[in-house]
Parts: sequence; C-alpha cells; structure tokens
Amino acid sequence: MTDKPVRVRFAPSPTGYLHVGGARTALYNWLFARHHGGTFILRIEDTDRTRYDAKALEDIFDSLRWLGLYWDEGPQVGGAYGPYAQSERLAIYQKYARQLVDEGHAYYCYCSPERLAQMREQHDRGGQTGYDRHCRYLTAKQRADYEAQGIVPVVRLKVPLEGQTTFYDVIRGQTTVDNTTLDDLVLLKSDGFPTYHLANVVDDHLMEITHIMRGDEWLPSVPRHVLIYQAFGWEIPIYAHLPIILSPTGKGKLSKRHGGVEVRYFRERGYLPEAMVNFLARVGWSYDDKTELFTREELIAHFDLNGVNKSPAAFSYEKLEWMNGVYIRNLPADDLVQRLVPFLATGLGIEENELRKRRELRELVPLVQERLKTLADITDWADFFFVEEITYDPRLLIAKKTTPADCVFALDRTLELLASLPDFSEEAMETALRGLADDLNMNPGQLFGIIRVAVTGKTVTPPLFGTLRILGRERVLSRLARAREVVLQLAA
RNA sequence: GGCGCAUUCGUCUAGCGGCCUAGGACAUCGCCCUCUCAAGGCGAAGACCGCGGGUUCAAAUCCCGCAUGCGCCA
Repeated sequence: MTDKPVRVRFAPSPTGYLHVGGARTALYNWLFARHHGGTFILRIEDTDRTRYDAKALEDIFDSLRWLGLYWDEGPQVGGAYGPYAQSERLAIYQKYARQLVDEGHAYYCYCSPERLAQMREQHDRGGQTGYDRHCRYLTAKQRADYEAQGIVPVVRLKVPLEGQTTFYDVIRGQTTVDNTTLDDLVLLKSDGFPTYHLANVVDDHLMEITHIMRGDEWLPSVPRHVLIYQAFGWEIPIYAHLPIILSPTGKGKLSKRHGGVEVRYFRERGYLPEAMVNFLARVGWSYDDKTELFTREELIAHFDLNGVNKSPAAFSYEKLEWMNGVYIRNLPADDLVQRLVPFLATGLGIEENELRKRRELRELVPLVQERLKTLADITDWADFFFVEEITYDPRLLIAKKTTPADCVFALDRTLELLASLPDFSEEAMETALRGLADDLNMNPGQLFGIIRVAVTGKTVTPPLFGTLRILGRERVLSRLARAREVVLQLAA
C-alpha cells in the first residue's frame, strides 16, 4: 500500500488518566511500528483548554512508560517534526486554514451563536442536516460589512454539494458516504484554535503519518477528514479503526462502574505491566486458535492488523487476573521480591527500607508465588510474618468436631514437642506433628488447622511447615502459648 | 431523528464454501493431588454460528432483508 517507512502515532487528549482503551490503542500503534521497524510518535491533542488537565498529561506519560511503550518522537524526547503538543502549533493551523480559504476550499463564516442554536433546534424537529451554508454564498460587500462590525469569523470547509466520499479502512473495508449528509464543518474556531478535524489532518500530514490506528469512535468523521485531505491535495493515510472495549458483560462501554478503567488503577492494584500488555493485546486481536501468552518480542513478531477483530470486545477482569497470576508465577524469585516490596510496604504501613532488611521476604516468596494473583495480594498472604502482634478470632482456634479443652491440650502438646525438637526443619516438624495428631486421635488436618490459626491468625495461609520454619521457633512458640491462653478463656 | 459499524459457547476468540457432528482460552462444575488456599493433572457442561430469505451439489463462511446492540452527529 505504501513503501514509505512506517510512522504511526498515538494522540491522546490530556483530559483524564490513561484509560485501558487508550492504552490498547497506544499498544497496537507501538506494536505496529516495532513490527515494521517504523516510528512510534506521541502527540498531545490539547487544544481543548477547558478540559486540559496537567495531572492527566503526567499520567499518560507515566502509564505509557510503565507499559514499556516508549515513543520515538514526542514530548520529552523531541524529534524532527515537533512541536508535538497541538497547543504549540496554533500558528500552523491558522496558516493552513487561511490557505484553504485563499484557494477557495473554505470560507469565513460570521454566523452568530444564536443563529446556529436556532438551526440546531430546527434540526431537532427534523430539518436538514447541520449548518445551512449561509456564509458560503456571501458577497464581498456582505463580508466587508460583517468585518466592519468587528465579528471574528470561523473558517468552514466547503463540502462538495454532491457526489460521494469513499474511504478504505484496513479493518472495516470500504465505506461510502453521500456528501449531502455532511455539513460545512468548522476548521478554525473564532478564538484561533483549530477543531479536532483540522488539527488532526494537518498534523498527520506534516508528521508524515502513514497509518492511522485509533478508536472506532472516529470512524464517522473519516469522510470529513478525507475531504480535508482532498482540499489540500494531500495523500490520505491508511486507516485502521479499532473496535471499542465493552464492559465485562459485553453490554455497553467499559466504565468506572465495572471497576477500574485507568491503567494506573491496575498498576496500583499489583498487575504486572507485562501481563497488562499481553492481555490488552488480546482484547480484540488474536494470532491463532490457541495462543494466549505472548512475550513482548512475540507480540512484535506476530502483530498484524489482519488479526484485529471488527466487533467490540468485552474487557474480562477475570481473565486479566488469571493472566497476571501466570506472569507472577513465571517471575524469577528475586525479581518478584523487588516488585512486592512497595505493595507490602503500603499494605502494612512499614517503610520499604525496613522491609528490605527482613530475611523473611526472600524466604517466603517460594511459598506464596503460585498463590498470588496480584502483587497487592501479598499483604493478605504474609502480613503475619511482619507484624508482631497478630489478632484473630478465638473461635477459629477450635477445630471442627473438637472441644476447647481438646484444643488446649493439643496446643500444649505441640508447644512441648516443637520446643524440644532438635532440628526446626520442615521435615522434622512434619514428622513430629503427624505423629502427634495420631497420638491425639485427631486428623492431621485438624491439628494443623489449630496450629495454623494460632500462629498466623488465619485459616488460609501458605503451607504450614514452611511458614513455621520461616517464622522461627521463638515466634512460633510464643504465638502458640498466646493462643493457648485465648482458648483457655474461651473454655472457662 | 439521520448516518455508520457490529452480530460464533457467560466472556475473549479460531473459522475466510466441503477438514465443523464448530477448535482453543478465561470463568463454572466434577475428580485426582493435598495440612488450608493455590498451582498442576484429568474430565464435564456450555454456541441449533442473531432471525428470515436466497446463491450453491455443499454456507458459520457469499448475497439480500429484518432484528438487536453499539458509535458518531445533531
């Protein structure tokens, strides 16, 4: 289709934190660029001053980098086609808008907001579409009169009054629209700011963008853009409109109601960027009939617009969670330790540096690695290793089909046995405690359950013997003793 | 309201005329493993391919309507 080097762009508006839908669009652009050895450009569409949010802009940068989607050109990295923020390109848009007017492809429109509003009302009652082209036919004198009144005009495109506009989209195929359904859209507003349409087309042309991959919601405006390209006599880039992302049930757009929708939400909750990338890539794209897991390199190698689906895709939090678990399990233990520290720190309210000094952290990772769905889960699995005073519900200490007295006795015997064990190893403890269960006429599960709660405060924990070993004899014995007291009170 | 887009298991999807009595994955359920929870293994259930017409020896796959959902504009 084109033999020029591939140049693609992700062009977000800094009006909110980076959304997973936006992240997916960015990812597809990035993958496409990497696959073709092209250039990935970040452009900020910040011409809407009322909705501009500096925090959102920072978040877009942070989130993209967190996902590993580094841009080759754009804010903070520069490039030969800058500036990359539209607010810094106003003079450019004005120049090109004027050019279109001079060449007869656009005209100044002096209509008042009131007149426009009136038209809109008529439209609602079933009138014709959009602007009535009043100013398209102004005489020189009329125009001079308006100018004399000091009215600052907008610039509108002269849309052909007949014929059709056809465009091709790699994902959708060909679409044709009657020009009569299009009105003379505004290119430049009276405050000198461009509309989305003008800025987008001018920038894509000037930045030599070869392929436009963006959300589906822009599909209806493509005919307008094509008309603008034609007015300028510019080559039209290749379009690929990505289907939107739906809520987990597949009904309606994904929104905050369903959970988090921003990349930072997932980041804060302990999702790995590599899992996020893998998952996002698969929402709306597939490689074959069985592969789910892809490394970044594999994604780059396989990514192809042909594999992108036409229909909208639901965002499955459950599948993301599963995939995150897979990635956590595949992490080298030391890497996982490093990633867990910040989450444990916030979860427990302990300084990261303090945590890093604790030997338990590295030791417990093999015990919890296959149980973690997210990094944030670590707090629930391992808090009792780091907290001195554990709290628990005394009733949990009483194993099923036993009495408080049975439990006190069991705890006594356990205390004795573990205190006298020459070797505090997992094997030694397991052998000894299984023997004890037998002596007590208990199932191993019953005895282990009592010990588990006594030592951790929970009924669900990492494997018991490893947990005991890491806690160390001293803490195990003192916790058993405390549990004994608690049950004793309960029995009394 | 106008214009546009979409429609295969609950969900993500494979499928681009015969290989499909529709394959894989998540979730669900059962069994195994087992000190709890996971992970893992095995297995089950789950889609009359939105509906109705065509075309064809043959259609999930091609064509036409309709329905539903979604998006954009106003």
